[in-house]
Amino acid sequence: MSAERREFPPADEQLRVLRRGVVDLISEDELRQKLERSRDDGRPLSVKVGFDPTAPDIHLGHTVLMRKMRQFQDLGHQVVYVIGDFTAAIGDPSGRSKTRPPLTREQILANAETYTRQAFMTLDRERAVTRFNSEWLSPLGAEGMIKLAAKYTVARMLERRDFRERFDGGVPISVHELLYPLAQAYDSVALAADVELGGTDQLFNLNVGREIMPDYGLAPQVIMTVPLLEGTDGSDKMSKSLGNYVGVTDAPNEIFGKVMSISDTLMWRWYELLTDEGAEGARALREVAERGERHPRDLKVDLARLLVARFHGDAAADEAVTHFEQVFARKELPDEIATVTLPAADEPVWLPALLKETGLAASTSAARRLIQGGGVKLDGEKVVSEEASIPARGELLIQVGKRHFLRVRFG
RNA sequence: GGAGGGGUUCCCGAGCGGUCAAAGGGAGCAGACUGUAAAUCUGCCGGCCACGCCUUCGGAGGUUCGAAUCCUCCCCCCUCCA
Repeated sequence: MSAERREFPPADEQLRVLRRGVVDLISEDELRQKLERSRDDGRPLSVKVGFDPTAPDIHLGHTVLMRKMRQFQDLGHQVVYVIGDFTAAIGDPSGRSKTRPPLTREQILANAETYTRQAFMTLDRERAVTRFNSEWLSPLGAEGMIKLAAKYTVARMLERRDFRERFDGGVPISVHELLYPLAQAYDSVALAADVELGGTDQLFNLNVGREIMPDYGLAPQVIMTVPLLEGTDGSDKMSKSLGNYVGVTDAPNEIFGKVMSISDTLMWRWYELLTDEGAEGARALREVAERGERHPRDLKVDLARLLVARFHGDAAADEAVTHFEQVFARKELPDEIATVTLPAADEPVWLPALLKETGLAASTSAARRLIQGGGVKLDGEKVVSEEASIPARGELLIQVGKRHFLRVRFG
């Protein structure tokens, strides 16, 4: 953070950009004032955002928020990226119906490392500071924690829906979980944050920070929330544990394929939240499709291509398009098929055992079922008998389902 | 501290001495249909070269020809009272 003066666009101009796609903004007036003051002083706003390093991979859902952070950066402001190493030991109860298992120190640090690296695929490294919240939360000690806890009441804590529902539903809530929002709130105090961003599920936590800051002699932070992105299944929010996510480090074909498999309804939503189209642009595209001017599939290809290009570049995106057309639209074989070499033998190999060995099926039982269901092809021929055996020599192309190809060479 | 309810396969949830590898739903996988869409429909959904055997119903013992189901102890959760 340098002391040099910076130039900022007029507050209203900044506001116009920042407000876009935001669900909660508390409050717009306060934000305008902060923007004006920062412009007068030539000092960037400190925009805080916290990440719980529990699941190490960043997915498209996170990028909705990161793109908003990026906008602040592009306007000249400073993002403070808080790695919740301390709070990870508590486990954020947000949106949870169960207590989270705590992580070990090593896991947390390893996750934080991966997280940060992936975050900077979207964020501007130059205008970001990474901090670990154990820096100020650990020294707080039991005494400080108790003082902090004294600033809030149980009744207020239970206003929060996650807690309320668990409480009413007879699902356990551990006392330490009540400390999570307070710890996160204290991050804002320690950093004297001007603004804190989060997903809509963070509204409660963000508000706690806002509320306790004046107790510590600070101006309350402005809070902004962005929508939660629905995962590939189209219903739940995107999350790694639900397996409905598209990771930013997923392979190009992987990203492309996952995007193509989402429903049309979801596609408009993704256009809105993940691209520069915004709500109006997404609506316009939908109308174009509804009028039959463009096939929804093509619009989905555009979206998939754009997202692959964002994380892997244009060349990779073009290849992904080609690959997709080839394998799925024309049902041809992909260019690249993994090959495994197994020792040749005189005895034929029992197919289910081979599928298990090559990882194409989890067990021989599962392999049998796949064969029974008609999902296994050898050199393009559907296998009819689960007792099928094949000579353990030469080369063989195995296909399981629509997507799994493997060349097996015996030699 | 007292009284009561409960822990079942990935998740929810039935079962309450044999007919239980355990209903139903969800998720997942495969097939059909398609735009690899989505929705829908069908099948599968513990393991094992397998019409039989093995391992599962919080944990450890026990009763019984036979237990997820009964008994004992332990662990964990919830509700009400204090």
